[in-house]
Amino acid sequence: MDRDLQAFQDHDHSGCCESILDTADRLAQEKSLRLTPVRRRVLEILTEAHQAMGAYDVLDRLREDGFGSQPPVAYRALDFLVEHGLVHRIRRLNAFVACTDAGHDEHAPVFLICNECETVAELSGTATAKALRQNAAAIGFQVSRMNIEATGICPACAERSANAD
Amino acid sequence: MDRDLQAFQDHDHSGCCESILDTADRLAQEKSLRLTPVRRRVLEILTEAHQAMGAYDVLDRLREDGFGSQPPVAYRALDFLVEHGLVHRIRRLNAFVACTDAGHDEHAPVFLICNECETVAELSGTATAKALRQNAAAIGFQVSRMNIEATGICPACAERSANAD
DNA sequence: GTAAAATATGTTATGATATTACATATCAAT
DNA sequence: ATTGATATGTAATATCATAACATATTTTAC
Repeated sequence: MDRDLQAFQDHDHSGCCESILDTADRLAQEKSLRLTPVRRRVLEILTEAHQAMGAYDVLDRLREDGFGSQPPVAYRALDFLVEHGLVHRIRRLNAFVACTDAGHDEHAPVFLICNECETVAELSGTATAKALRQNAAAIGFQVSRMNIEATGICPACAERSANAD
Repeated sequence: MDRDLQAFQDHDHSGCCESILDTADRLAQEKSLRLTPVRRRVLEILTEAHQAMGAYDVLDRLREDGFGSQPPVAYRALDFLVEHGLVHRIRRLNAFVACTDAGHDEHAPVFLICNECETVAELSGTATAKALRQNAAAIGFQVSRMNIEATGICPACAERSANAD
């Protein structure tokens, strides 16, 4: 199955979860990141949710699990995970998603956000990211971070509404 | 002068302001937009500021000018201007900038945000925006809006810190 | 192994950003 | 001039995020 399309289609999500957490554990080993219980649990929550979640939604889940219940608990774990590329922040939604393709340096994904179903797809290694680096370099701007997001209608929702006619 | 570089360099800003407001007035005529006093004033404020401003900063200015003093006054005017492509929202900064290239349909600029001086440059008609449309189209995603932002160091600040060594 | 330093977690409090709901005023079309 | 649509104003509140500080845990150096 086309990896990029996956987000908008039914798929083996439990496998998908396992692989994200396995990758995180492996990276934590390799780079000696301190993937502590709260941090790992936040990644788990986002991975299982399989969609973008606000920091306060994550916090609610942490509270249920007996972790701290104040905003900094969630924000700090999220910041750590974002910092290390395990989670992405979707500015458009003030929300966070588990990275589906962690472990690459200079990882600069594109996010496609469906206005209908609110699913967020992550595209890795796109021509878009390359082009952005080039456009910036052309005027001597040194890029450190990119946020590339588009909203619109995903193929699944487009089809659904076509069938409704 | 390279138009894209302009934001990071000294330039005739008063001319730059006039042209933005003139374009806005012309577009308002052509498309019969209701560029009311508050709305025009907000565009003026952003244009003169020549940098990204938060909604509450804009609101402070409006209050001084005798307009309403509550958040919706600013947000509504900003929403209108964004809707009609006269202002852009910089998600990364929770802020707004006057568009330097209004009046084009499907205008999808790239924003380069300097971490040092906080200047925001708007690049129009980039390969990046085209690439994003294509990346999306390739998986059947119909784009309605894009947010393409990068943070980093602008050429002026890079030079300044090079000289400091 | 233990002390010191660094890092992580937890709390309270507050700040910053944004929207809802509703009243009043202005504009546009007949 | 009346009516319907649009815009402006307000109060109240919702949502998102951080600062400041105390405590606990982990790492490092000895």
